[in-house]
Amino acid sequence: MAAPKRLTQHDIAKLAGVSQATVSLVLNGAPTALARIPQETRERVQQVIRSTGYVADPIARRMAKGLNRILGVFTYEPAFPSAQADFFTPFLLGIEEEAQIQNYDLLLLTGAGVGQDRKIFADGNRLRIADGCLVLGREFDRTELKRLVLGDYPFVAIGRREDAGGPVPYVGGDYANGTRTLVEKARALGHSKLAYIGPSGPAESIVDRWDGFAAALGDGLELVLHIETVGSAAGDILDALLGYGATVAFFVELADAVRVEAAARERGLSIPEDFSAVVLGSHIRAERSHMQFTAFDIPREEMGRQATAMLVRRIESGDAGGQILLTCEPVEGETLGPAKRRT
Amino acid sequence: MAAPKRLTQHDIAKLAGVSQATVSLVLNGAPTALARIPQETRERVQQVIRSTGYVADPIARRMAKGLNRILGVFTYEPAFPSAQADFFTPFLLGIEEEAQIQNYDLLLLTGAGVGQDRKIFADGNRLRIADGCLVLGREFDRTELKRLVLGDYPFVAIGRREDAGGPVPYVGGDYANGTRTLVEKARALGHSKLAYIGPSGPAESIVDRWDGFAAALGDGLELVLHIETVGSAAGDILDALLGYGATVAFFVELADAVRVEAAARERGLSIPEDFSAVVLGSHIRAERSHMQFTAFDIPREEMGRQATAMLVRRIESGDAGGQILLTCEPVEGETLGPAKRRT
DNA sequence: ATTAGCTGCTAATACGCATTAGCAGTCAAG
DNA sequence: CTTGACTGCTAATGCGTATTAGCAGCTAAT
Repeated sequence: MAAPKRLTQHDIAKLAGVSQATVSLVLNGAPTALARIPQETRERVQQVIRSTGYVADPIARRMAKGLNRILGVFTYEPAFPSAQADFFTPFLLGIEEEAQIQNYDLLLLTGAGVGQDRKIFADGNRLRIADGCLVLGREFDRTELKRLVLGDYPFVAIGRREDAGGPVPYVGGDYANGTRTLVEKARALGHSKLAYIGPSGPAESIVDRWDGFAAALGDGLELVLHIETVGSAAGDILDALLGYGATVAFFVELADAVRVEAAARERGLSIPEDFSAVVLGSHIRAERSHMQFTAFDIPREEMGRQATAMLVRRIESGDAGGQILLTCEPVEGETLGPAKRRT
Repeated sequence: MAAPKRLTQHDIAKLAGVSQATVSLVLNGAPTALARIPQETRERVQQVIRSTGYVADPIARRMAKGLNRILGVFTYEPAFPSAQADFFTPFLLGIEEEAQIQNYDLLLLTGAGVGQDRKIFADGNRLRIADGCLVLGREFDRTELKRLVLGDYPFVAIGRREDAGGPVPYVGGDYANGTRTLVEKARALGHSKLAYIGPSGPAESIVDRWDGFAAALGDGLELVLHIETVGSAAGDILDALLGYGATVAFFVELADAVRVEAAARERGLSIPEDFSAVVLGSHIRAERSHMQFTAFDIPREEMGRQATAMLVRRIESGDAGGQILLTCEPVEGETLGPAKRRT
């Protein structure tokens, strides 16, 4: 059995004894054009439409209007494996929300390459299927970014990005100031010997944290320990912290903080009584860990929303796109206390 | 300045010094037609395409041919809000995987209706942008499902669905047998007084659990308590459990189980020594809760994969689509033990 | 009596692609 | 030297809608 052919405006027109153009005008003509179609004709057409249940084909509509209303979402790491899901989900929430408001659909370019080595320009360049695209990931390929910037395909990055052959349109979190604020808090609580546990590059997000941290040093604040390597044994970190007399430790990675806290507790030390701990960023599902670390909030959903809005502006108005850093508010937590007076 | 115009086959044709038709043929002409375009010309066109990053407009493609290798994913609840994310993410992972294998892109249908009231047919069914679509959500709108079934648009539901004007093509989990198996396990461990904490409808997934449970009753097994309301106070549930002498409680919701377990511990009771607990379904991130509940596994990724494969068959071969229930294997866990001998 | 302006439409075209019919040229067989 | 087959393309058309230009018929003003 062949599918019953879809009704077209042509069919409606014939039934109503008018032309296809008239049907289209009745459906969605400008007021000025509508004024020239008498009530009687309009009703006749409407009647036919109602009785046949005709609905305009959205594809043809978009075709005629020249709009696809599709936004691409490209992620450098694969988006859905559960480990990554935690990272991408909040962004996607914001993106989805705003896309819905703006009446766009989302094309997930999650499968563009297999495994780790995802390239925007790799395969048949699927992303141009969409009107524009959002790019997210912890680390970007600089060469690709440059091509994007120099090209005329509208895109917006989520997370701050260094210039790459020109300014990169992005919406990011202001990690530098978020970090600085936390350092100031520590200062106000009497801390003077700080430790920094985590790398200082090369990703922008990491650089910003370090920059904010370094900028707040001096004036009574001293960095007594900096462990750049990731995944050091918790015991070693703890030994170093105590050895160098740090009263507060700033962690780039929540996981490190969690492990160090556990190690400390095992040795009968407690946070923040014996030393304070601060995490530079908010972790998803904070509620699940049994200790609420002092940190700063990363407004991921808002980043997604604003990036989407910016992209739509670029697509619809040819806007150049800007660079937005959203404030990362401090999260009180329970791991930053007054500096312990050391003997 | 207006948005940068999209490249068209016409542009490519001019650059390569051929006609638009030739470009189209090079891209996806039938072998017989391709045979008549010499290697040299083909390569010249391909080169231009590669250097410009041209990709066919999916809308125009669908307009001309009726297919564009895009699968729509329609979710009743928004897909990414964190509460839902846990629910949808594993399905999406499977869908993504299979879509990639089959060389389809995924279009997330968002803008269809605002807020809770998501309707597939809301705005002149934009879902026709894709060649077919997967429908997921805890509860479906029956009227819409009927329209889908009666219509000629290919779709597949994830999760079992009752007939709606005809059989609904779906890939679901066999919750009934998953539940029954767990009840049998309890029986084997000497339990005879069971409690069921959770509703028995109206969603199919809920009905199936209850049906599987009810079917296993009798023959020495007695339902001594059934709490249908959701979100009761943990203390109340616990009181009821003990009051009615239940030795094992079957929970539809993991959250209830977690809360009851906590309440029990507070009163000095422990699971499974004092009573057993079984959760009817697998929770994502089981590793994060400090207790591993006995439950059955829901093969979400596999459901996503198979539903996608079925959808592609429907699209490409006009297949009617079937009804598949995947086995839900029991998860051992540590909360189901021998029945306590009661005084 | 010409013009201007209005009314009630319709014809024509564009949107970007896929696809079919067929044209102009070459080459070989008859 | 004609016919036929084959090669390497292109022109033309259709998909269903939105939109613009404009036609025919009428009225009213000059």
